[in-house]
Amino acid sequence: MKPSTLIFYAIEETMKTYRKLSSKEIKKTISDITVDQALVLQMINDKHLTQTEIADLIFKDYASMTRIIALMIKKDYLIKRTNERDRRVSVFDITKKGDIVLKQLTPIIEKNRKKALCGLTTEDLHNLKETLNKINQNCKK
Amino acid sequence: MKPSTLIFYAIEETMKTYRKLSSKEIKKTISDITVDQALVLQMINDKHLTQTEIADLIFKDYASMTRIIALMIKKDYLIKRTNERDRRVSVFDITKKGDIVLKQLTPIIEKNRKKALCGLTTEDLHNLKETLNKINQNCKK
DNA sequence: TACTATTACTTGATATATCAATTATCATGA
DNA sequence: TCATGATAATTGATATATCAAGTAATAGTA
Repeated sequence: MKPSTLIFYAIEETMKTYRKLSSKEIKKTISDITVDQALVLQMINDKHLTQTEIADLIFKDYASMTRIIALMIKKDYLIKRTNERDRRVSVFDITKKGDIVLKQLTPIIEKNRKKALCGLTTEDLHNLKETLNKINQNCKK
Repeated sequence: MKPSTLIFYAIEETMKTYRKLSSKEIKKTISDITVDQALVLQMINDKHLTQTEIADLIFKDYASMTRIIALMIKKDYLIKRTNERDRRVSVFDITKKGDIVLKQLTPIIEKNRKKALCGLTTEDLHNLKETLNKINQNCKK
């Protein structure tokens, strides 16, 4: 198969393998949270972002964001409030449960990232990011 | 935000942006096929792979593969047959419609990949693949 | 041959992705 | 202030992701 083909396979495979690692490690400690929900929880942490802002930060569709948030509220990780200055906008508070989980989550995610990037130099990572960004820009044109 | 964090964001963003490009370009010519279905169609092309083999090649879960294939049969892209030497195994034939679509598809996908990788050197791509593979291996340990 | 383990796939349940259409609210200019 | 256009979020429909449990067929072994 062509090298140009294999690049996209490699990106896809790496992403999926990393997500599996994440999910597996998170589940060892926290049973009822998904990788995406964990990501959202980290994003919201103290920052009072709106749904749209969170979605943009983690590259989620707004529709997906609505549903992820809905499940997180149902599971008592978040509380939704309306921003009174602009009633279209929702902002979120993290519940006690959310706070506890967040504290457990942070070192797990840190550990996963370390494991995933083990043996790579700063230069490797820099180049990786640069190349990915170029591809990303190309695709957006 | 930490560089190690940003790496995974970059991978995720790049993958999603590329999928959007793919999907948009494919839809211009073929209205009722998804990116994943197109990928499966290309894989099956002449090779008579089993579901499990296809799934492994494109990093899909077997359950997802069952459903993707089911939709492709419903849309008349594929015909499913049982391998008579081992009746657990399914193999697939591409229909006339599938063949036509496949011929249209190939140059589109080629063009997308070229666009996405425009301006990158062979070395860039080689390094990208190497680094991704290292991450992938790390995650699997 | 009968039993057991393995393999290939399927199904159910839940989560997320994506597009299109819709609702509620806000901003702006006539 | 009213009409119009934007923005933030939601909802519906369909596709895919993931895990667990289940089915059918096969392979391997006592």
